[in-house]
Amino acid sequence: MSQTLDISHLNSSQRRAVEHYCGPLLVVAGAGSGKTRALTYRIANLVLNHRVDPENILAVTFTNKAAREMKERIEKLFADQKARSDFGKPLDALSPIEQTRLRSYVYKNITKELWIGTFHALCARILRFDIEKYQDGSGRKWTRNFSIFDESDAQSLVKEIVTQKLNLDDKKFDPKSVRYAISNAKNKSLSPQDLEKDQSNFRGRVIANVYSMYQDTLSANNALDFDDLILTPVQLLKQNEQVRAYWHKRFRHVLVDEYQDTNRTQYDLISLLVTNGENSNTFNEWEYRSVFVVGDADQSIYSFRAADFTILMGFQDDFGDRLHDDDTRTMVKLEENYRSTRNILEVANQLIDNNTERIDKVLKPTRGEGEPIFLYRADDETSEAEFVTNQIRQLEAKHPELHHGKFAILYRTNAQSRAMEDSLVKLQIPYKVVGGLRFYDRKEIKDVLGYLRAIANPFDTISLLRVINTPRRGIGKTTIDSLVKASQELSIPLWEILSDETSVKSLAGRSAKGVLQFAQIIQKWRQELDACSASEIAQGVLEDSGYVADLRNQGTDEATDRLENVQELYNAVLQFEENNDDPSLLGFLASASLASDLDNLGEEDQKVSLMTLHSSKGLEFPVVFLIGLEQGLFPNYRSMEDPAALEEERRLCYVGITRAQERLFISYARERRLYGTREPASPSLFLAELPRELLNSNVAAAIPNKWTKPISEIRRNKSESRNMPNSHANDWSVGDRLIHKAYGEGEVVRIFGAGNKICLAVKFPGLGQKIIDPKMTPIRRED
DNA sequence: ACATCACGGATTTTT
DNA sequence: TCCGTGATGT
Repeated sequence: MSQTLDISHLNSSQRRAVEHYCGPLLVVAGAGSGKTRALTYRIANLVLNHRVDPENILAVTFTNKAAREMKERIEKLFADQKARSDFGKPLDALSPIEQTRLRSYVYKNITKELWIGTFHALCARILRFDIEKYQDGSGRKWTRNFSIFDESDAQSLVKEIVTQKLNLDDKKFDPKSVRYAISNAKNKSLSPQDLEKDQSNFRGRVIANVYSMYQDTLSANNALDFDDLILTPVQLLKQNEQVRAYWHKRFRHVLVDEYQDTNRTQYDLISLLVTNGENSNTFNEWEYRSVFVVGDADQSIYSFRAADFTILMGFQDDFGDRLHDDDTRTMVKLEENYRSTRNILEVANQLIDNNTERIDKVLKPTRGEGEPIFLYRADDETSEAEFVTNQIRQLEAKHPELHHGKFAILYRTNAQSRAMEDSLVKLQIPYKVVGGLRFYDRKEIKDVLGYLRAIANPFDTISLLRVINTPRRGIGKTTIDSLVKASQELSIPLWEILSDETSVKSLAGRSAKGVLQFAQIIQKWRQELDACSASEIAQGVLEDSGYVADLRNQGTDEATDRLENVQELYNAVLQFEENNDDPSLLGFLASASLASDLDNLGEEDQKVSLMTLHSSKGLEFPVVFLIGLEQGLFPNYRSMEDPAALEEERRLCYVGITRAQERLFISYARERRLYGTREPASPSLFLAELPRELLNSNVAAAIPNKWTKPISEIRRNKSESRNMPNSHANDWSVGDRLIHKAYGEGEVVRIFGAGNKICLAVKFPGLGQKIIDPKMTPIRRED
């Protein structure tokens, strides 16, 4: 294959990123700046020009979609490269047969060896190698056929512990918030013991206790939750030198996409792999080794899922040369934007400049000025929806190339889709709501996966119970209770009771026949695990269990729907087998548990897309409608008090604006129906932060000059303190102690920004870390 | 085992 | 307003 990769069409920053070979590099990649291109070209460059063995490369993403795209683009890049060197012409110029041949050659020799995937999928893969070498601090263990419990499994486990085992009031210890606390702990790499140490009050200790029992149950089920998929490898790498050395040696080049979205545990994982556990900021062994992270602090919108963009901000400190932006060799900024018109970028730049916590960066236009942004003030959500749908009608009439698939309607909360949908239906405009109910969350899909999981993992009691009476086998609640009780009293897995004829007969009474029959089916297919492929097992179980027959018998529309979904799942199994070398049931289950949606097609159907701003990240549309810019809705009322949260809302708005390629419409309503009652609404403070000269509007007074009191006060305070070099306002250092009105006493652990624009990361005991703008928050220094 | 009703709660959600 | 949950009745 040719030695050189053509990168002449890349800009100089992109080239710097692509040509980076060893050592650390932070790529600050603005929206639409070609970061996926930088990532894929760099991987190609490593292999082609630096002769890096593909199996030494690890590339981590956050979504399956991103991983899939990266794989495809790399494969295409390599195939094109080979086409040029073998035939002297680009891939596209070859016959379809030649193209396929080249692609499969590239797949077999290069792409297959690359580890590209989500944190979760890659960790699951590592765990299937090494989890049996792991034991947690309390001696809990797992085996390689572990189940992966999804969020609802996790929540019902917590609920059972809180209400059944601990007999607590689930009003006081709401399973949802307890589960959230556990998840948070895991995302900070805290074990139950670690969590308990931090707790001073009763509630905290109870939660730590639930966490501990929750881990017991997971282990008893030989199951992990999503967070464990990351945390377990981290702990394993920490405790086992050989395992650590193996993976460290293996992954010489580590790449991370969307680095601003990593949480502490994911960071620990990357750090352990890269440095082999040596202190990251003194790590110096960069020969034949690199860490390459790409991200944008301005697009960090997942802090509620424990993503921590201060990790990105700290990259220079952790791995880099810590030099100033102008001199550093370990950071490069991609600022040229190829997506949006100049007006759109200007609006985005000005908005985000109101944030204090960020890495300085502007999106530089490469395209023309474009149309002005249109701001629409509507009377209520209905008229807002009418405006949007009318616009769509008008635009499609005027511009034949704008089919429905080129429009997106973005909103802060899912509830906002209703009014839009009503209006779209009325005008008969085809649309799709992106996000809704996920394929793998459907009951029938969970049932089928329940069967498969129960077969793969004998300890998975949750799955056994899910399907033991689905379809009905006359096994009632009392029977199940006594079986479960017996297993608990004997401290043996439920499966051992089910598979023991004598026990079943004595416990189950009239239901014994059904239980035995069920156990037989599971047993039968478990024996075939090694002999049969995933699809053979799936088909066999669906028949033997009577699940499909039951759906057929029902004959209702709903049952037909479900049947179709089951068929689709079966297709997914077949497809999995085609695409994977190891078509085992275990492999399929792992991929299914980690997949969010099947409909990855959908590009071709020409429908208006409706989605939340969160779901829109990473996408782009020629025409974007950003709706509901009202105080309390966007920014959301829950974020208005806390400056760090408010900044995240602003980033969310920034994400929305930067989705637009050609046209951007922003709207708000003066009155909105919320939970049944009509409420007056005022325009979002973000609107006042946009450059007026770039906005057109239906009403001259669409943007008010003055803000309602609390906001005008915040803004005044902010500008005042900017001009006032007051006493110690900016004079903070790490280790300083302070008192916050609401959070109490805390300690400064990190400082962001410089000059007048600084923010403090403050650790409050029991509350964790908060980001505080000293100019906007009432705090008192404690000397 | 299933239907029915009252009640409370309602950002965002990559895996 | 609307949805999921849990208690109640048949």
